[in-house]
Amino acid sequence: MERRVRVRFAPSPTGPLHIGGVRTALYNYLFARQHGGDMILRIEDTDSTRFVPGAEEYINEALQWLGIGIDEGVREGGNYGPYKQSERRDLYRKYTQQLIDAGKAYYAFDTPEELEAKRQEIKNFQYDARTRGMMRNSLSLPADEVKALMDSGAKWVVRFRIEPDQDVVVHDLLRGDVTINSSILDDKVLYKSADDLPTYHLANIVDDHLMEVSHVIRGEEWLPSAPLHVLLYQAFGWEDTMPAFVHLPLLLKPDGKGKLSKRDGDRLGFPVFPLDWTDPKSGERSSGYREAGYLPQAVVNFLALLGWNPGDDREIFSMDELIKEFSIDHCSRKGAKFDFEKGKWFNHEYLMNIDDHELAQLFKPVLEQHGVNLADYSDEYIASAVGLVKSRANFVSDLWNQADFFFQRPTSYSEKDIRKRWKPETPELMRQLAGLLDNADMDDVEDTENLVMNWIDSNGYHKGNVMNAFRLTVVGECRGPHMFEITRLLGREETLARLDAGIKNIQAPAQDA
RNA sequence: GGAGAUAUCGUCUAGCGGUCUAGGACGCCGCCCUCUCACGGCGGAAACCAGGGUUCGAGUCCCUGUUUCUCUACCA
Repeated sequence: MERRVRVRFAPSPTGPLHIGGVRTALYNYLFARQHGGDMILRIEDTDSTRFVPGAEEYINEALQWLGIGIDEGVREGGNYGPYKQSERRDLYRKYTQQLIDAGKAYYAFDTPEELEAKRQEIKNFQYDARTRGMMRNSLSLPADEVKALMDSGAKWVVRFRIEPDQDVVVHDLLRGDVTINSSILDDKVLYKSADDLPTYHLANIVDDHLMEVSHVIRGEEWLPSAPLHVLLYQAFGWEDTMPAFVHLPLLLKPDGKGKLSKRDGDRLGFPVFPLDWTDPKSGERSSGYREAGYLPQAVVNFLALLGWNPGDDREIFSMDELIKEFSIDHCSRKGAKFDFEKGKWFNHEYLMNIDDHELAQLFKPVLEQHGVNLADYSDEYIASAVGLVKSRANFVSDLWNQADFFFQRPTSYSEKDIRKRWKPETPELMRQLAGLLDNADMDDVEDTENLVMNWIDSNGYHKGNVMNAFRLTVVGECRGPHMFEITRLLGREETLARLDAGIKNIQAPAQDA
Protein backbone atom coordinates (compact mmCIF):
# COMPACT_ATOMS: atom_id res chain seq x y z
CA MET A 1 0.00 0.00 0.00
CA GLU A 2 1.22 3.49 -0.89
CA ARG A 3 2.20 5.57 2.05
CA ARG A 4 0.13 8.69 2.48
CA VAL A 5 2.06 11.80 1.50
CA ARG A 6 2.64 14.02 4.50
CA VAL A 7 5.05 16.94 4.37
CA ARG A 8 5.92 19.65 6.82
CA PHE A 9 7.20 23.18 6.79
CA ALA A 10 9.08 23.72 10.02
CA PRO A 11 10.29 27.27 10.58
CA SER A 12 11.81 28.72 13.71
CA PRO A 13 10.04 31.73 15.17
CA THR A 14 13.20 33.79 15.25
CA GLY A 15 12.07 36.65 13.03
CA PRO A 16 10.24 37.34 9.81
CA LEU A 17 9.97 34.46 7.36
CA HIS A 18 12.68 34.78 4.73
CA ILE A 19 11.63 34.62 1.09
CA GLY A 20 13.74 31.47 0.68
CA GLY A 21 11.74 29.88 3.47
CA VAL A 22 8.59 30.91 1.69
CA ARG A 23 9.73 29.05 -1.40
CA THR A 24 10.44 25.93 0.66
CA ALA A 25 6.96 26.18 2.14
CA LEU A 26 5.49 26.61 -1.33
CA TYR A 27 7.22 23.54 -2.75
CA ASN A 28 6.06 21.49 0.23
CA TYR A 29 2.53 22.73 -0.27
CA LEU A 30 2.53 22.01 -4.01
CA PHE A 31 3.88 18.54 -3.42
CA ALA A 32 1.31 17.79 -0.74
CA ARG A 33 -1.64 19.03 -2.77
CA GLN A 34 -0.51 17.27 -5.90
CA HIS A 35 -0.49 13.97 -4.08
CA GLY A 36 -3.62 14.59 -2.10
CA GLY A 37 -1.52 14.58 1.04
CA ASP A 38 -1.21 16.69 4.16
CA MET A 39 0.71 19.91 4.75
CA ILE A 40 1.91 20.35 8.30
CA LEU A 41 3.18 23.57 9.86
CA ARG A 42 5.42 22.82 12.80
CA ILE A 43 6.95 25.55 14.92
CA GLU A 44 10.53 24.69 15.83
CA ASP A 45 11.10 26.81 18.89
CA THR A 46 13.76 24.73 20.60
CA ASP A 47 16.13 27.66 20.92
CA SER A 48 14.60 29.69 23.69
CA THR A 49 17.37 32.28 23.42
CA ARG A 50 16.39 33.24 19.90
CA PHE A 51 12.64 33.32 20.30
CA VAL A 52 11.09 36.50 18.89
CA PRO A 53 7.55 37.50 19.86
CA GLY A 54 5.24 37.88 16.92
CA ALA A 55 7.28 35.71 14.58
CA GLU A 56 4.84 32.82 14.71
CA GLU A 57 1.90 35.08 13.89
CA TYR A 58 3.95 36.55 11.07
CA ILE A 59 4.53 33.11 9.59
CA ASN A 60 0.83 32.31 9.70
CA GLU A 61 -0.15 35.59 8.13
CA ALA A 62 2.44 35.35 5.39
CA LEU A 63 1.46 31.84 4.36
CA GLN A 64 -2.19 32.81 4.40
CA TRP A 65 -1.57 35.86 2.24
CA LEU A 66 0.23 33.74 -0.33
CA GLY A 67 -2.46 31.09 -0.37
CA ILE A 68 -0.24 28.37 1.03
CA GLY A 69 -2.78 26.36 2.96
CA ILE A 70 -1.97 24.45 6.10
CA ASP A 71 -3.80 21.25 7.03
CA GLU A 72 -2.28 20.65 10.44
CA GLY A 73 -0.64 23.09 12.78
CA VAL A 74 -0.85 25.09 15.97
CA ARG A 75 -3.90 27.00 14.73
CA GLU A 76 -5.39 24.30 12.55
CA GLY A 77 -5.04 21.46 15.03
CA GLY A 78 -4.67 17.86 13.91
CA ASN A 79 -4.17 14.34 15.20
CA TYR A 80 -0.41 14.56 15.61
CA GLY A 81 -0.04 17.54 17.94
CA PRO A 82 1.16 19.48 19.68
CA TYR A 83 2.63 21.23 16.65
CA LYS A 84 4.94 23.44 18.65
CA GLN A 85 8.13 21.82 19.80
CA SER A 86 8.31 23.63 23.12
CA GLU A 87 5.11 21.80 24.02
CA ARG A 88 6.58 18.40 23.25
CA ARG A 89 9.31 18.33 25.90
CA ASP A 90 8.11 15.06 27.48
CA LEU A 91 8.39 13.30 24.14
CA TYR A 92 11.94 14.45 23.58
CA ARG A 93 13.01 13.48 27.10
CA LYS A 94 11.54 10.05 26.62
CA TYR A 95 13.24 9.39 23.30
CA THR A 96 16.53 10.84 24.46
CA GLN A 97 16.43 8.48 27.42
CA GLN A 98 15.73 5.63 25.05
CA LEU A 99 18.96 6.35 23.16
CA ILE A 100 20.93 6.63 26.39
CA ASP A 101 19.56 3.34 27.67
CA ALA A 102 20.52 1.70 24.39
CA GLY A 103 24.07 3.02 24.70
CA LYS A 104 23.63 5.17 21.62
CA ALA A 105 23.87 8.47 23.41
CA TYR A 106 25.71 9.67 26.49
CA TYR A 107 25.99 12.49 28.98
CA ALA A 108 28.70 15.07 28.55
CA PHE A 109 29.72 17.55 31.24
CA ASP A 110 32.15 19.74 29.36
CA THR A 111 31.42 23.42 29.80
CA PRO A 112 31.30 25.77 26.83
CA GLU A 113 34.56 27.24 28.11
CA GLU A 114 36.24 23.85 28.19
CA LEU A 115 35.08 23.09 24.69
CA GLU A 116 36.35 26.42 23.46
CA ALA A 117 39.71 25.76 25.09
CA LYS A 118 39.95 22.41 23.33
CA ARG A 119 39.19 24.03 20.01
CA GLN A 120 42.01 26.47 20.60
CA GLU A 121 44.36 23.74 21.69
CA ILE A 122 43.72 21.24 18.92
CA LYS A 123 43.41 22.21 15.28
CA ASN A 124 40.14 21.02 13.76
CA PHE A 125 38.96 19.66 17.07
CA GLN A 126 35.87 17.51 16.76
CA TYR A 127 33.96 15.81 19.58
CA ASP A 128 33.92 12.24 18.27
CA ALA A 129 35.07 8.66 18.85
CA ARG A 130 38.70 9.76 18.69
CA THR A 131 38.47 12.57 21.17
CA ARG A 132 35.64 11.81 23.56
CA GLY A 133 37.99 9.76 25.77
CA MET A 134 39.79 12.93 26.75
CA MET A 135 36.60 14.83 27.50
CA ARG A 136 34.39 14.69 30.56
CA ASN A 137 31.46 12.43 29.77
CA SER A 138 29.67 9.29 30.91
CA LEU A 139 31.82 7.23 28.55
CA SER A 140 35.17 8.46 29.81
CA LEU A 141 34.38 8.98 33.50
CA PRO A 142 33.89 6.24 36.12
CA ALA A 143 30.24 5.45 36.83
CA ASP A 144 30.34 6.75 40.40
CA GLU A 145 31.84 10.04 39.30
CA VAL A 146 29.13 10.43 36.68
CA LYS A 147 26.51 9.76 39.31
CA ALA A 148 28.09 12.26 41.67
CA LEU A 149 28.16 14.86 38.93
CA MET A 150 24.51 14.27 38.10
CA ASP A 151 23.47 14.35 41.75
CA SER A 152 25.36 17.56 42.37
CA GLY A 153 23.29 19.25 39.72
CA ALA A 154 26.17 19.78 37.35
CA LYS A 155 25.17 20.96 33.88
CA TRP A 156 25.17 18.28 31.21
CA VAL A 157 24.16 17.68 27.64
CA VAL A 158 23.32 14.49 25.81
CA ARG A 159 25.50 13.66 22.84
CA PHE A 160 24.87 11.17 20.06
CA ARG A 161 27.40 8.37 20.02
CA ILE A 162 28.51 8.03 16.42
CA GLU A 163 30.34 4.89 15.32
CA PRO A 164 33.30 5.92 13.19
CA ASP A 165 34.13 4.82 9.68
CA GLN A 166 30.65 3.89 8.53
CA ASP A 167 29.47 4.91 5.09
CA VAL A 168 26.12 6.60 5.50
CA VAL A 169 23.90 6.96 2.46
CA VAL A 170 21.28 9.67 2.15
CA HIS A 171 18.67 9.03 -0.51
CA ASP A 172 17.82 12.36 -2.01
CA LEU A 173 15.11 12.54 -4.64
CA LEU A 174 16.84 15.45 -6.33
CA ARG A 175 20.50 14.56 -5.97
CA GLY A 176 20.53 10.78 -5.90
CA ASP A 177 22.45 8.89 -3.23
CA VAL A 178 24.80 11.05 -1.24
CA THR A 179 27.37 9.03 0.67
CA ILE A 180 29.49 10.34 3.48
CA ASN A 181 31.69 8.69 6.06
CA SER A 182 30.55 8.86 9.68
CA SER A 183 34.07 9.74 10.83
CA ILE A 184 33.65 13.30 9.66
CA LEU A 185 30.54 13.66 11.82
CA ASP A 186 30.87 14.79 15.41
CA ASP A 187 28.96 13.52 18.42
CA LYS A 188 26.20 16.08 18.02
CA VAL A 189 24.46 17.49 21.03
CA LEU A 190 20.97 16.04 21.08
CA TYR A 191 19.71 17.58 24.25
CA LYS A 192 20.92 20.80 25.78
CA SER A 193 20.94 21.84 29.39
CA ALA A 194 20.70 25.55 28.60
CA ASP A 195 16.93 25.44 28.14
CA ASP A 196 16.10 21.81 28.87
CA LEU A 197 15.13 21.23 25.24
CA PRO A 198 16.45 19.07 22.42
CA THR A 199 18.45 20.46 19.54
CA TYR A 200 17.02 20.62 16.04
CA HIS A 201 18.36 17.22 15.09
CA LEU A 202 16.71 15.15 17.79
CA ALA A 203 13.43 17.05 17.78
CA ASN A 204 13.27 16.92 14.02
CA ILE A 205 13.65 13.17 13.77
CA VAL A 206 11.29 12.43 16.63
CA ASP A 207 8.62 14.74 15.26
CA ASP A 208 8.90 13.67 11.65
CA HIS A 209 8.58 10.09 12.76
CA LEU A 210 5.69 10.65 15.14
CA MET A 211 3.90 12.88 12.64
CA GLU A 212 4.38 10.23 9.94
CA VAL A 213 6.09 12.61 7.59
CA SER A 214 6.73 10.90 4.26
CA HIS A 215 8.88 13.51 2.51
CA VAL A 216 11.28 16.00 4.00
CA ILE A 217 11.61 18.90 1.56
CA ARG A 218 13.99 21.48 2.98
CA GLY A 219 16.88 23.77 2.14
CA GLU A 220 20.26 22.58 0.97
CA GLU A 221 21.90 23.85 4.13
CA TRP A 222 20.65 20.67 5.77
CA LEU A 223 22.37 18.29 3.40
CA PRO A 224 25.58 18.02 5.44
CA SER A 225 23.63 17.00 8.52
CA ALA A 226 21.32 14.64 6.68
CA PRO A 227 23.65 11.66 7.35
CA LEU A 228 23.34 12.42 11.04
CA HIS A 229 19.60 12.27 10.67
CA VAL A 230 19.79 8.96 8.86
CA LEU A 231 21.92 7.64 11.68
CA LEU A 232 19.32 8.81 14.19
CA TYR A 233 16.54 7.02 12.35
CA GLN A 234 18.68 3.91 12.47
CA ALA A 235 19.45 4.35 16.15
CA PHE A 236 15.74 4.50 16.90
CA GLY A 237 15.02 1.56 14.60
CA TRP A 238 12.83 3.68 12.36
CA GLU A 239 14.63 3.12 9.03
CA ASP A 240 11.57 1.47 7.52
CA THR A 241 9.49 4.61 7.73
CA MET A 242 12.28 7.10 7.22
CA PRO A 243 11.03 9.91 4.98
CA ALA A 244 12.44 10.56 1.54
CA PHE A 245 14.67 13.62 1.37
CA VAL A 246 14.72 16.53 -1.02
CA HIS A 247 17.35 19.20 -0.46
CA LEU A 248 16.43 22.29 -2.40
CA PRO A 249 19.07 24.70 -3.67
CA LEU A 250 19.37 28.04 -1.95
CA LEU A 251 18.35 31.50 -3.10
CA LEU A 252 21.47 33.55 -3.78
CA LYS A 253 22.34 37.23 -3.87
CA PRO A 254 21.53 38.95 -7.18
CA ASP A 255 25.13 40.09 -7.36
CA GLY A 256 28.29 39.10 -5.62
CA LYS A 257 28.59 36.00 -3.49
CA GLY A 258 26.59 34.12 -0.93
CA LYS A 259 23.02 33.48 -0.09
CA LEU A 260 20.30 36.08 -0.21
CA SER A 261 20.12 38.13 2.96
CA LYS A 262 18.12 40.97 4.39
CA ARG A 263 21.06 43.26 3.73
CA ASP A 264 20.78 42.61 -0.01
CA GLY A 265 17.21 43.78 -0.02
CA ASP A 266 18.13 46.99 1.75
CA ARG A 267 21.12 47.52 -0.48
CA LEU A 268 19.43 46.78 -3.81
CA GLY A 269 15.99 48.05 -2.92
CA PHE A 270 13.70 45.05 -2.95
CA PRO A 271 11.89 43.11 -0.23
CA VAL A 272 13.32 39.91 1.14
CA PHE A 273 10.28 39.16 3.27
CA PRO A 274 6.68 38.48 2.34
CA LEU A 275 5.22 41.05 4.74
CA ASP A 276 6.44 44.19 6.46
CA TRP A 277 8.12 43.47 9.76
CA THR A 278 9.31 45.58 12.65
CA ASP A 279 11.72 43.89 14.97
CA PRO A 280 10.27 44.13 18.48
CA LYS A 281 13.68 44.58 20.10
CA SER A 282 15.68 46.77 17.76
CA GLY A 283 12.71 48.47 16.14
CA GLU A 284 14.39 47.81 12.80
CA ARG A 285 11.95 47.77 9.89
CA SER A 286 11.97 45.41 6.94
CA SER A 287 9.74 45.83 3.95
CA GLY A 288 7.57 43.05 2.57
CA TYR A 289 6.19 42.10 -0.80
CA ARG A 290 2.62 42.65 0.26
CA GLU A 291 3.17 46.24 1.34
CA ALA A 292 5.39 46.90 -1.68
CA GLY A 293 2.34 46.35 -3.86
CA TYR A 294 2.93 42.80 -5.02
CA LEU A 295 0.06 40.49 -5.79
CA PRO A 296 0.36 37.19 -3.93
CA GLN A 297 -0.26 35.19 -7.11
CA ALA A 298 2.68 36.93 -8.75
CA VAL A 299 4.98 36.24 -5.81
CA VAL A 300 3.96 32.59 -5.82
CA ASN A 301 4.49 32.29 -9.57
CA PHE A 302 7.85 34.02 -9.41
CA LEU A 303 9.07 31.92 -6.50
CA ALA A 304 7.86 28.71 -8.07
CA LEU A 305 9.90 29.36 -11.20
CA LEU A 306 13.00 30.17 -9.16
CA GLY A 307 14.30 26.65 -8.96
CA TRP A 308 11.60 24.77 -10.81
CA ASN A 309 10.40 24.75 -14.41
CA PRO A 310 7.66 22.93 -16.28
CA GLY A 311 10.03 21.50 -18.87
CA ASP A 312 8.65 23.72 -21.61
CA ASP A 313 8.33 27.44 -22.33
CA ARG A 314 5.36 28.28 -20.15
CA GLU A 315 5.95 30.79 -17.36
CA ILE A 316 2.59 31.95 -16.08
CA PHE A 317 1.02 29.53 -13.62
CA SER A 318 -1.83 29.82 -11.19
CA MET A 319 -1.56 27.96 -7.90
CA ASP A 320 -3.83 25.23 -9.25
CA GLU A 321 -1.70 24.85 -12.34
CA LEU A 322 1.44 24.69 -10.22
CA ILE A 323 -0.11 21.95 -8.12
CA LYS A 324 -0.83 20.01 -11.28
CA GLU A 325 2.55 20.57 -12.94
CA PHE A 326 5.07 20.66 -10.11
CA SER A 327 7.59 17.89 -9.94
CA ILE A 328 10.81 17.26 -8.06
CA ASP A 329 12.37 16.00 -11.30
CA HIS A 330 12.20 19.47 -12.76
CA CYS A 331 13.70 21.19 -9.77
CA SER A 332 17.12 22.71 -10.18
CA ARG A 333 20.07 21.52 -8.13
CA LYS A 334 21.88 24.81 -8.50
CA GLY A 335 21.35 27.85 -6.31
CA ALA A 336 19.38 30.57 -8.07
CA LYS A 337 20.42 34.18 -7.99
CA PHE A 338 17.46 36.25 -6.99
CA ASP A 339 16.40 38.21 -10.08
CA PHE A 340 14.31 41.08 -8.86
CA GLU A 341 13.66 42.41 -12.38
CA LYS A 342 11.98 39.17 -13.29
CA GLY A 343 9.89 39.43 -10.16
CA LYS A 344 8.71 42.85 -11.27
CA TRP A 345 7.77 41.45 -14.63
CA PHE A 346 5.66 38.73 -13.04
CA ASN A 347 3.81 41.31 -11.02
CA HIS A 348 3.30 43.40 -14.12
CA GLU A 349 1.79 40.43 -15.91
CA TYR A 350 -0.63 39.72 -13.09
CA LEU A 351 -1.48 43.38 -12.64
CA MET A 352 -2.38 43.69 -16.32
CA ASN A 353 -4.64 40.69 -16.25
CA ILE A 354 -6.43 41.22 -12.98
CA ASP A 355 -10.07 42.28 -13.08
CA ASP A 356 -10.47 46.09 -13.06
CA HIS A 357 -12.86 46.13 -10.13
CA GLU A 358 -10.63 43.89 -8.08
CA LEU A 359 -7.66 46.08 -8.88
CA ALA A 360 -9.68 49.17 -7.99
CA GLN A 361 -10.22 47.79 -4.50
CA LEU A 362 -6.48 47.33 -4.09
CA PHE A 363 -5.89 50.83 -5.42
CA LYS A 364 -8.24 52.59 -3.01
CA PRO A 365 -5.82 52.69 -0.08
CA VAL A 366 -3.22 54.25 -2.37
CA LEU A 367 -5.72 56.89 -3.45
CA GLU A 368 -6.43 57.74 0.16
CA GLN A 369 -2.74 58.02 0.87
CA HIS A 370 -2.62 60.70 -1.78
CA GLY A 371 -5.45 62.61 -0.22
CA VAL A 372 -8.19 61.52 -2.56
CA ASN A 373 -11.65 61.46 -1.03
CA LEU A 374 -13.07 58.15 -2.14
CA ALA A 375 -16.61 59.41 -1.67
CA ASP A 376 -16.08 61.64 -4.70
CA TYR A 377 -15.70 58.70 -7.08
CA SER A 378 -17.78 55.68 -7.93
CA ASP A 379 -16.28 52.22 -7.96
CA GLU A 380 -17.04 52.20 -11.64
CA TYR A 381 -14.98 55.34 -12.20
CA ILE A 382 -11.98 54.01 -10.27
CA ALA A 383 -12.16 50.68 -12.05
CA SER A 384 -12.22 52.41 -15.43
CA ALA A 385 -9.30 54.64 -14.56
CA VAL A 386 -7.28 51.71 -13.33
CA GLY A 387 -8.19 49.64 -16.37
CA LEU A 388 -6.86 52.32 -18.67
CA VAL A 389 -3.44 52.58 -17.04
CA LYS A 390 -2.70 49.15 -15.64
CA SER A 391 -0.60 48.06 -18.60
CA ARG A 392 1.85 50.81 -17.65
CA ALA A 393 2.34 49.83 -14.01
CA ASN A 394 4.36 47.17 -12.26
CA PHE A 395 2.84 47.67 -8.82
CA VAL A 396 -0.42 48.81 -7.34
CA SER A 397 1.44 51.80 -5.95
CA ASP A 398 2.68 52.68 -9.48
CA LEU A 399 -0.93 53.09 -10.48
CA TRP A 400 -1.01 56.47 -8.82
CA ASN A 401 1.74 57.90 -11.00
CA GLN A 402 -0.17 56.69 -14.04
CA ALA A 403 -3.70 57.58 -13.03
CA ASP A 404 -3.25 60.63 -10.79
CA PHE A 405 -4.84 62.99 -13.34
CA PHE A 406 -8.12 61.12 -13.13
CA PHE A 407 -8.36 62.28 -9.52
CA GLN A 408 -6.85 65.73 -9.59
CA ARG A 409 -6.28 68.48 -12.11
CA PRO A 410 -2.72 69.09 -13.24
CA THR A 411 -0.93 71.06 -10.55
CA SER A 412 1.84 71.93 -12.97
CA TYR A 413 2.75 71.35 -16.59
CA SER A 414 5.78 69.51 -17.88
CA GLU A 415 8.32 72.07 -19.06
CA LYS A 416 9.89 69.63 -21.44
CA ASP A 417 6.57 68.93 -23.13
CA ILE A 418 5.65 72.62 -23.21
CA ARG A 419 8.89 73.35 -25.01
CA LYS A 420 8.13 70.71 -27.57
CA ARG A 421 4.39 71.10 -28.06
CA TRP A 422 3.18 74.51 -26.89
CA LYS A 423 3.62 76.88 -29.81
CA PRO A 424 2.54 80.54 -29.99
CA GLU A 425 -0.54 79.56 -31.98
CA THR A 426 -1.47 76.72 -29.63
CA PRO A 427 -3.77 78.69 -27.27
CA GLU A 428 -5.92 79.66 -30.23
CA LEU A 429 -6.07 76.04 -31.41
CA MET A 430 -7.10 74.91 -27.94
CA ARG A 431 -9.84 77.56 -27.87
CA GLN A 432 -11.16 76.19 -31.15
CA LEU A 433 -10.96 72.65 -29.78
CA ALA A 434 -12.89 73.67 -26.70
CA GLY A 435 -15.58 75.11 -28.92
CA LEU A 436 -15.70 71.93 -30.93
CA LEU A 437 -15.96 69.68 -27.87
CA ASP A 438 -18.73 71.80 -26.44
CA ASN A 439 -21.05 70.05 -28.88
CA ALA A 440 -19.47 66.56 -28.75
CA ASP A 441 -20.87 63.38 -27.33
CA MET A 442 -17.91 62.73 -25.08
CA ASP A 443 -19.34 59.44 -23.86
CA ASP A 444 -18.55 57.87 -27.21
CA VAL A 445 -14.81 57.57 -27.70
CA GLU A 446 -15.07 56.92 -31.42
CA ASP A 447 -17.44 59.79 -32.10
CA THR A 448 -15.26 62.23 -30.22
CA GLU A 449 -12.19 61.02 -32.03
CA ASN A 450 -13.87 61.31 -35.44
CA LEU A 451 -15.08 64.79 -34.67
CA VAL A 452 -11.65 66.03 -33.60
CA MET A 453 -9.76 64.24 -36.35
CA ASN A 454 -12.01 65.67 -39.02
CA TRP A 455 -11.52 69.11 -37.60
CA ILE A 456 -7.74 68.65 -37.61
CA ASP A 457 -7.70 67.24 -41.15
CA SER A 458 -10.01 69.77 -42.70
CA ASN A 459 -7.97 72.64 -41.27
CA GLY A 460 -4.67 71.10 -42.15
CA TYR A 461 -3.43 71.12 -38.58
CA HIS A 462 -0.62 68.97 -37.29
CA LYS A 463 -2.16 66.06 -35.45
CA GLY A 464 0.75 65.46 -33.10
CA ASN A 465 0.97 69.08 -32.04
CA VAL A 466 -2.74 69.45 -31.44
CA MET A 467 -3.23 66.21 -29.59
CA ASN A 468 -0.16 66.62 -27.41
CA ALA A 469 -1.06 70.16 -26.51
CA PHE A 470 -4.52 68.93 -25.62
CA ARG A 471 -2.97 66.15 -23.54
CA LEU A 472 -0.77 68.70 -21.82
CA THR A 473 -3.77 70.70 -20.62
CA VAL A 474 -5.65 67.65 -19.39
CA VAL A 475 -2.88 65.44 -17.98
CA GLY A 476 -0.13 67.94 -17.29
CA GLU A 477 2.35 66.15 -19.50
CA CYS A 478 2.52 63.88 -22.51
CA ARG A 479 1.70 60.51 -21.03
CA GLY A 480 -1.25 58.27 -20.36
CA PRO A 481 -3.83 56.25 -22.26
CA HIS A 482 -5.70 57.09 -25.45
CA MET A 483 -6.75 60.75 -25.23
CA PHE A 484 -10.45 60.25 -25.84
CA GLU A 485 -10.62 57.43 -23.30
CA ILE A 486 -9.38 59.98 -20.82
CA THR A 487 -11.91 62.62 -21.83
CA ARG A 488 -14.73 60.11 -21.79
CA LEU A 489 -13.98 59.26 -18.19
CA LEU A 490 -13.38 62.85 -17.10
CA GLY A 491 -16.49 64.08 -18.86
CA ARG A 492 -17.10 67.20 -20.88
CA GLU A 493 -17.29 69.66 -18.05
CA GLU A 494 -14.00 68.60 -16.50
CA THR A 495 -12.26 68.34 -19.86
CA LEU A 496 -13.30 71.84 -20.86
CA ALA A 497 -12.31 73.20 -17.48
CA ARG A 498 -8.84 71.75 -17.86
CA LEU A 499 -8.53 73.04 -21.42
CA ASP A 500 -9.47 76.45 -20.14
CA ALA A 501 -7.00 76.31 -17.27
CA GLY A 502 -4.29 75.19 -19.64
CA ILE A 503 -4.90 78.05 -22.04
CA LYS A 504 -4.68 80.50 -19.16
CA ASN A 505 -1.75 78.99 -17.28
CA ILE A 506 0.62 77.39 -19.75
CA GLN A 507 3.29 79.89 -20.72
CA ALA A 508 4.88 79.40 -24.11
CA PRO A 509 8.64 79.27 -23.83
CA ALA A 510 10.47 82.52 -24.39
CA GLN A 511 11.60 82.79 -27.96
CA ASP A 512 15.24 82.85 -27.02
CA ALA A 513 17.90 82.55 -29.68
C1' G B 1 41.65 23.50 6.74
C1' G B 2 37.86 19.38 6.17
C1' A B 3 33.22 17.45 4.05
C1' G B 4 29.29 17.59 0.68
C1' A B 5 26.77 19.82 -3.22
C1' U B 6 27.16 22.45 -7.90
C1' A B 7 28.51 23.96 -13.13
C1' U B 8 24.39 26.16 -20.55
C1' C B 9 23.43 33.61 -22.66
C1' G B 10 24.29 39.27 -17.51
C1' U B 11 19.92 36.53 -14.79
C1' C B 12 16.05 32.31 -14.45
C1' U B 13 16.35 28.15 -17.44
C1' A B 14 15.09 24.04 -21.81
C1' G B 15 18.30 20.14 -23.16
C1' C B 16 18.04 13.65 -20.29
C1' G B 17 24.31 10.62 -27.16
C1' G B 18 22.67 12.36 -33.28
C1' U B 19 16.45 16.42 -34.40
C1' C B 20 21.90 21.89 -31.19
C1' U B 21 24.21 26.34 -37.16
C1' A B 22 21.97 25.22 -28.46
C1' G B 23 15.41 26.89 -27.59
C1' G B 24 12.32 30.19 -24.24
C1' A B 25 11.80 34.16 -20.57
C1' C B 26 13.59 38.70 -17.83
C1' G B 27 16.80 42.71 -18.82
C1' C B 28 19.27 45.46 -22.93
C1' C B 29 19.21 47.43 -28.21
C1' G B 30 16.57 48.36 -32.98
C1' C B 31 12.08 48.49 -36.02
C1' C B 32 6.62 48.47 -36.48
C1' C B 33 1.95 50.15 -34.26
C1' U B 34 0.98 55.34 -32.52
C1' C B 35 -1.53 61.96 -30.29
C1' U B 36 2.28 60.56 -25.48
C1' C B 37 3.67 56.52 -22.30
C1' A B 38 2.58 51.58 -22.15
C1' C B 39 0.54 47.03 -24.25
C1' G B 40 1.22 44.15 -28.60
C1' G B 41 4.10 42.46 -33.03
C1' C B 42 8.86 41.73 -35.47
C1' G B 43 14.16 41.52 -35.20
C1' G B 44 19.20 41.80 -32.78
C1' A B 45 23.51 41.24 -29.43
C1' A B 46 24.32 37.38 -25.68
C1' A B 47 26.03 30.83 -23.16
C1' C B 48 27.53 24.76 -23.27
C1' C B 49 34.02 26.26 -16.97
C1' A B 50 38.89 23.79 -18.60
C1' G B 51 41.63 19.51 -20.02
C1' G B 52 41.62 14.50 -20.82
C1' G B 53 38.94 10.15 -22.14
C1' U B 54 34.45 6.64 -23.88
C1' U B 55 31.85 6.69 -28.72
C1' C B 56 31.01 6.48 -35.71
C1' G B 57 29.14 10.89 -32.97
C1' A B 58 29.23 14.66 -26.44
C1' G B 59 26.16 20.50 -24.10
C1' U B 60 24.42 15.51 -22.96
C1' C B 61 28.40 9.60 -20.25
C1' C B 62 33.36 8.91 -17.27
C1' C B 63 37.93 11.04 -14.92
C1' U B 64 40.92 15.15 -13.24
C1' G B 65 41.24 20.10 -12.25
C1' U B 66 38.71 24.51 -11.47
C1' U B 67 34.30 27.49 -10.04
C1' U B 68 30.40 28.69 -6.98
C1' C B 69 27.42 27.45 -2.70
C1' U B 70 26.47 25.26 1.92
C1' C B 71 27.90 22.88 6.36
C1' U B 72 31.75 22.35 9.95
C1' A B 73 27.60 25.61 17.71
C1' C B 74 24.51 23.43 24.12
C1' C B 75 21.24 27.98 16.09
C1' A B 76 17.92 26.26 13.19
